[in-house]
Amino acid sequence: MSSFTTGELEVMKILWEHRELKPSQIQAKYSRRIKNAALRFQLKILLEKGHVARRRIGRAYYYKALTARQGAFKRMARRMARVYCQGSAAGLIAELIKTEKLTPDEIQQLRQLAEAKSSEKTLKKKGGKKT
Amino acid sequence: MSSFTTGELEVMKILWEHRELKPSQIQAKYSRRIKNAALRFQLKILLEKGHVARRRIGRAYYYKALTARQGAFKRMARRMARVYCQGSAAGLIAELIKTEKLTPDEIQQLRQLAEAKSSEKTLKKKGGKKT
DNA sequence: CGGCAACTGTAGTATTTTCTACATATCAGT
DNA sequence: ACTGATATGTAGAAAATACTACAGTTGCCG
Repeated sequence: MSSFTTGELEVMKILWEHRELKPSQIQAKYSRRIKNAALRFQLKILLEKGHVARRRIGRAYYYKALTARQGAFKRMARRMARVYCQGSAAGLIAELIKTEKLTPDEIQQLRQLAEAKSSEKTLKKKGGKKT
Repeated sequence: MSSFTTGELEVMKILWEHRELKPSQIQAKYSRRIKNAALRFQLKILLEKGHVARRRIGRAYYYKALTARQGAFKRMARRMARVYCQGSAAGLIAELIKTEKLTPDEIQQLRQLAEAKSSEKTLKKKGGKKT
């Protein structure tokens, strides 16, 4: 319902990464060989569901994403958290840290990111309510 | 191919959380109302694909997961990283930290987890080769 | 203008997923 | 052995997904 199929997601990924493309350009960036008409059929479905919009330029339709990347990202994250981590986002992140291979540099950056987030939280707590 | 459909994933989730169940028990834990025969059909597909096994106890079949939770978790993580973060697991974790709501406590725990992981890395570097 | 190349439009099909309905089998207790 | 509750077996069908083939349209360039 609110989650993309494999094919839909592949198209959305490409449209998120490039502002506006016509079918043949999407086709060229597709992860595997796909016939032009098959791709256009997926675009048609995405259009009907309201996930993309198109406008004609010259003789071709150019497609762009309407559904935001971030919203889809959060839905997929929630889904993954629900299935694997009792719905906990923190649990999901923890399991990813435990199971994914990360270089020392990457771990360091994640630590800094968490620290930044926690001080941001502190600031909000102090300055959030009008004094 | 190697990724579960929505329905399959829901069943696997339940089987991962409980060792071995018969259809009516899975049905009771299912996230929404589902008819017994519909559920059994999903089990049949999972059985054919080799994701679950069953054995008869009394007059009922009891099902258990064959495909490991962790493998499925990693596949889904990779898929998500591929679509949203150029395939980078660290990028995925970073984006989750940035966009998900986390309590100060959770952030603190994640920091500790990252620290633990980085010292574990250090230990492996020092002690990995047989002395 | 004539013709090629690039795109679109549409119809039809195969496969997968999901669900429903109903018939059959088994066990427990009386 | 009869009955009710619990399970299984199977046939069929609706809907979504994914693909193929081909005809029609548009714009450009010689």
